[in-house]
Amino acid sequence: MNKTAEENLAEGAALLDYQTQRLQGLISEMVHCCQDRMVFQSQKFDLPQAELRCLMLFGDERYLTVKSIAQRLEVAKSRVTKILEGMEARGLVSRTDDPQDGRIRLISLTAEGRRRAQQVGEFMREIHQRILVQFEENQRLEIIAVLESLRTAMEVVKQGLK
Amino acid sequence: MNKTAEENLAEGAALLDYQTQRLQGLISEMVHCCQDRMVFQSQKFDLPQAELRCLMLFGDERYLTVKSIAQRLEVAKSRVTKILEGMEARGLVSRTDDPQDGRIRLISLTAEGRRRAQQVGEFMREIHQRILVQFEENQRLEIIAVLESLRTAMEVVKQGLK
DNA sequence: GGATATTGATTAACAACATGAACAAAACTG
DNA sequence: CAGTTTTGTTCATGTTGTTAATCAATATCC
Repeated sequence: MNKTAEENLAEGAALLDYQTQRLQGLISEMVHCCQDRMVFQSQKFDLPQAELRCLMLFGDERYLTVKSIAQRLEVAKSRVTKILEGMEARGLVSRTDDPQDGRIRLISLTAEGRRRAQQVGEFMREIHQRILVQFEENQRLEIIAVLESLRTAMEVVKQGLK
Repeated sequence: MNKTAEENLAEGAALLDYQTQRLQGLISEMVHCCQDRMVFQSQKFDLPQAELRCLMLFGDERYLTVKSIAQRLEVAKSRVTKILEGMEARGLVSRTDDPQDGRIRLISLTAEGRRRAQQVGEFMREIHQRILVQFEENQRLEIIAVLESLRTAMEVVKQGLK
């Protein structure tokens, strides 16, 4: 195996190109898979995706405001008003006026809302677990570690765009 | 380190729960990152996301039909008609009647369409390469391999849903 | 204290994305 | 040739989201 420096370089570049294409395909497939899952979830729980996402924002927090929901969902406040309108119609949330500040509406989950949120959370945990249990413990560690660094690398590239 | 069998089991379950949560978070972040990228792309190339996706379907193929585009994009045919309407208005595609079969409309990229498709393809290649070059060769191999098995595992879970 | 911002939420108008039903024209099929 | 299937379009509708205008309540400043 005698190679010149140029040959090695050219080979490395071709390899990188191949790996790039591979990465692109894999990421695209995984994202697509996740989107399908979200559509499935939406149908399973008979809730629009936006309302599902909103529902899952209430972790421990008892109350959220329209503004804070908008920030977490990364959408306009007006969109949140519309989403909450739907959720209220379904009896998932209730809006009350803040006694301290008349501008603020305090949004909280109803008992039904909490029930649904728990169901959805359990489902999501379940399917992610089903992915993991297909692997041995050391593989699971590797997967998590790789995704961690990959995510970081993706964020770096994203920062470089703007 | 004396542990009973039950202790080991409980520990393993807790670990799996933790890893599941971690996986869920990482996947969600990566998907979110990709969605942001698609929004960015759409603005950069001044094209709606649907038209961008459609544009990239023409790889080597000279002609596509409405039906084949609908299948590849996984949307209704009526949606494709609308997308093509927009693309035609932008001068990216042209529709001609199939001389062999009067029902079929043959969709092909214009010169401008091919130019744009190449630009977009180059951009996508570029950003995926920027992710990879942050790693050493052996890490790149590991990343690809892990994603490969992860994607397969995700598809398995997806099949198990329906 | 009162004029003037600022903030929080809503409304309305609009655009992108997508589906399903109804339809017309062309092509198959017996 | 009559009936069915295929291909594409149109239309009504729904979800997701934005921006601009508005209103009410709170802050700020002189």
